[in-house]
Amino acid sequence: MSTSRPRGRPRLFDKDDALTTIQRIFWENGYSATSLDQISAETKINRPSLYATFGSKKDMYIKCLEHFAEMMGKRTEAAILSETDISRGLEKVFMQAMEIYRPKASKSDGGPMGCFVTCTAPSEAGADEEIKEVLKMVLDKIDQTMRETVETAIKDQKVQPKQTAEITGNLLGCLLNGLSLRARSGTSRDELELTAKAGIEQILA
Amino acid sequence: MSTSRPRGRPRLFDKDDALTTIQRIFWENGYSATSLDQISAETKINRPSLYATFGSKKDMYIKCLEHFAEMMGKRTEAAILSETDISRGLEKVFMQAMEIYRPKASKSDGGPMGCFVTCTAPSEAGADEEIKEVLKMVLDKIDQTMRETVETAIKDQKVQPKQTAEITGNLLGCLLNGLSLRARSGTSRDELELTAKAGIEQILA
DNA sequence: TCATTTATGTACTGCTTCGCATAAAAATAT
DNA sequence: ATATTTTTATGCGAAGCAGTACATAAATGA
Repeated sequence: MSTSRPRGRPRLFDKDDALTTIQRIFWENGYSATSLDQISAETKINRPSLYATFGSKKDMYIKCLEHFAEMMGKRTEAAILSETDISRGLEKVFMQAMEIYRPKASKSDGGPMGCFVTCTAPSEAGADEEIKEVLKMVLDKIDQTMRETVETAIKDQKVQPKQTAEITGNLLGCLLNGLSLRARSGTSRDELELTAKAGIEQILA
Repeated sequence: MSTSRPRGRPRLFDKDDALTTIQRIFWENGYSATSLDQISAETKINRPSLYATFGSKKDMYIKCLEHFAEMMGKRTEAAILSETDISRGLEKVFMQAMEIYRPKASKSDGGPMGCFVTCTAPSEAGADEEIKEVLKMVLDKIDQTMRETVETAIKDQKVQPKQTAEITGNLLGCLLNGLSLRARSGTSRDELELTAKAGIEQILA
């Protein structure tokens, strides 16, 4: 046998599929307003199985936050590497973020809008130190990625921003976060994209 | 008699004081994670009295959102009017926002951090249309105030931004929102102020 | 003084919450 | 076949939740 299956009864569900569904529910409703009964019903997984697989409700939520951040990070990296011009690269990063924050088909399917992390974690971060730390890690990661992108562009003499690379990165991060909140509130995709493009241009100048 | 008191038994509590306390509790814990028992205990007002005065839990929360937005709006207007130079005016707006989002005494008293609206409302806005609309109104109001400030400065020939006044206003709004999330996550006051000042300068240039 | 009006306090209802205990089911190892 | 391991299913239980009914208290009007 090439693949040795584990010892006991096999799971009836796919772990990653389940986590994606759980993430979507938290994304729509927020952490506190989501019940395990709801998750159990939508995933069709009994609560004891959920616990055995993902741990407590908070464990689940934090796993979803990290899962989302990792996905966004990979996409961002890929988008930046795919373009040689920094402005184009950043535009691609922001455009694909807007597609996630406010998908064009969002009118019909009514899926979640805005950034999963920045729209749901802050609410809990005021009273929960652990979630607050995850939130800080994610925000810092965004800023750092932006900063590194700017640094590379400076070295390659593609841009000469007035501010330091660190501050320029922070400003790009703030722009992305601001747009994510606006997406959640229902601002149109067109307006988000317009603001994103103008912001990138303005911050890099 | 100059002041004719109302007919029945007078209230034992001050309505505005109570609303401020309720706001603080929602601010710290978010909407869904706050219970009416908690509000009742901290305000020392019985639940029936809370209902009679403020309505349901959601009514209370929306009243708090509007109360907070009104307070911030007045402060912002006052700060802008107090300075003739737009950069100084905006700096004052951002500095006093940072004092609210991340008070310097926050290490000891552990009060709420970040913007009450942008840190708690988005979590609920995904599933609650009414809260989503209030959130949109507040975000639009911020952008509009910024835009008007920029427009006045353009007319007075104080600045000549590359972008339109509307987009410049949106960018300033995004910057403020981004900073509010960072404040919630625990970013230091110094770093917030540094980013704010650099951002204003960069966006107005 | 006595009716009227408003606020308060107690206690309740009906429902939901998270987490777990226990037993049955489905796989592998020997 | 039998023991072992893991997942699944049922359902419990103690606590918490939002909202309200009802009696009491404290004020005014007449």
